[in-house]
Amino acid sequence: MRTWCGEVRETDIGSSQSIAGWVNRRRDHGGLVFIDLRDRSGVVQVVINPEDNAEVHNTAHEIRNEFVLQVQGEVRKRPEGTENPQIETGQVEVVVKGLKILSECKPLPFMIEDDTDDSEFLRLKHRYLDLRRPVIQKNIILRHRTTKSVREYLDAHGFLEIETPVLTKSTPEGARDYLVPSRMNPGHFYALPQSPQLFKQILMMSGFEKYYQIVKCFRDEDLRADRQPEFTQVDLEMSFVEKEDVMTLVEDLLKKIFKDVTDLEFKEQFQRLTYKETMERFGSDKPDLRFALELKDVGDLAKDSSFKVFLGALADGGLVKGINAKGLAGYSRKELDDLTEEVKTFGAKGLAWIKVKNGFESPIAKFFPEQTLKAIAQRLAAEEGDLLLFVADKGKVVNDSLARLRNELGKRLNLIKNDTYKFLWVTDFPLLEWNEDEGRYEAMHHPFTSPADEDIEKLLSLNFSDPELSTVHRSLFTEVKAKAYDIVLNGFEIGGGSIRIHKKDIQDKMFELLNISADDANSKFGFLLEALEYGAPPHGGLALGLDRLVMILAGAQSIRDVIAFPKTQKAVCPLSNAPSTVDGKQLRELSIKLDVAE
RNA sequence: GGGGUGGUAGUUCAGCUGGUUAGAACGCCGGCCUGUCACGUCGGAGGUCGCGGGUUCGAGCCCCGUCCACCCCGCCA
Repeated sequence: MRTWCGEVRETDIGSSQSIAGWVNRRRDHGGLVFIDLRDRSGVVQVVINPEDNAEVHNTAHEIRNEFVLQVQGEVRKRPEGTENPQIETGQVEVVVKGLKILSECKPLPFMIEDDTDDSEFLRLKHRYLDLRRPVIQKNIILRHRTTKSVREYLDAHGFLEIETPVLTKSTPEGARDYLVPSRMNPGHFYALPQSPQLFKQILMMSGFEKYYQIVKCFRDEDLRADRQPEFTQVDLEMSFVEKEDVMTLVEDLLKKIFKDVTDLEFKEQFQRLTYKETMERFGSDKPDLRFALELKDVGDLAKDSSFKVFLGALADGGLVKGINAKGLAGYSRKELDDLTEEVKTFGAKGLAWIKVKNGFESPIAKFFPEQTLKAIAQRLAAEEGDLLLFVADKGKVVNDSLARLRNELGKRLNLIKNDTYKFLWVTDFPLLEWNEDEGRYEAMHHPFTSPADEDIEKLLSLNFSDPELSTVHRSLFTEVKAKAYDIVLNGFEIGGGSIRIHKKDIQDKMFELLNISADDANSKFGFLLEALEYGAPPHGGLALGLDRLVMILAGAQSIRDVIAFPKTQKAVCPLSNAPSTVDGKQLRELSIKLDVAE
């Protein structure tokens, strides 16, 4: 039996052990040779003494980094003064009796060590080497422990793990689909699922009552540090529940995961905010609550100024909001310009500032009556030495840019403590959202999300095709609340769900409001609509973004660090070189002709 | 589609105002070394300066184009 390298201890002293692993490092003294042998569990020092075994000692000189060795040896206490407290096996060493080189290794493209600044592309190209780094292995193992915890919990609560198709049907709403051509049906395509949404609802209508799946989802959209084209969801759905049931269960599940994986216990209920409140206070529906720095609406006060930028924004129905950058009144022109650049990416035209420094120091102070400045300062709880920052524009621009600024200030002011976790439920999302480009409403969550009970009548009274669709009428659309909820952790949306529509008439109305014709709806979601007519139970669920959750648990900066084989920003896998061209024969079988610019 | 940063030895980087032979560290190869653990020490090899074009007596450096990587916007829940 092989012993784990990292588990050799003083209790093994005197025993003979067989170990195997990779050469983490070789220290060849000419006489004595030391080898740190590494396997998944850790490293142990192996000693080769020429006086013990000349033949083995000769072999030892040939050994290089990342050779794979089989070692037979005796565990010995290290001589006094040579112990290494840095490693877990540092009190002992293995004296070699027999040594076999199982595999050799060419010179490496990069060093196998935790601390790396090698380019990610190179690391992904040789991912099998990169994955040998203990830090990355730790992340992958942590991911395993997370999914194990999920399975234990959901199994204990009566959930059934059921697989859903990967070759499925393209859906018009939501993200761009990955398509797979069908050889048997020329000109027809499968789509890879953006989520198992429709199938899990069908499973509820099939009477399984509690379903879950740890499942790959696919979205052909541009990548980010926290977005990959294929990613994993912990997907779950329950029948005969209201949103409170789902939220309680998921909250409980997350608490168990944290306890199992990080040993942290969360006793209190997770904080909850409505969408409206979180947008007002933080400008975002996924605020990082590890720090305060709340936004304040100062539109009512700005009215009393003669500052055209503020007045103009208000006249156009926009907002003026501010944030208090605590203690940053000393900021230079350059630093203020940097902050301005931050907000400009979201469309803000500028960033107004007031330094609270022997009164008010600001290029815009002259437009404000003294008492208005005081009122603004008071609203932002300003103290001597603070820097007040303002954006005035359309509501969306103001909130997006100040939310970004808030995160930036949180970092600059060192308000974000590592190993702190702040969960937040965001509830009462609007059901619908106006899409400027397409000139129609879209489901904010997805088209199967149930409206809030109290808004159902309002919903049924709405009529998208009303030619008189006035601004007032439009605002009615966005007043309808959904039974949707997101779970946010440290500024990341790690999950979201809803209670679904289980009544045909409401689902029909929903499609009507989304300007999807009955014919269209039938050809795209007909099977779901039909199932709704054969005894559909009320149901709802949620999906957790496993990659993001594990990223946070691992303290990683990118989900690529918690995915064994991730893709680059251009959705390429440098290891396998996917995607690639294919033979003409394959294309002919699929009845596909290419139209690619040279 | 757009903005930003970067691309020089196997790797991470330096390379001044455009100047003649492009450097460092680590790694690699060889010698020496019996208590090291980022071993030490002596020596050595190693370059399509991402790619294409241009300006110039002369380009790693300037200009144009292009490719790739990362971060962000749009997009995506």
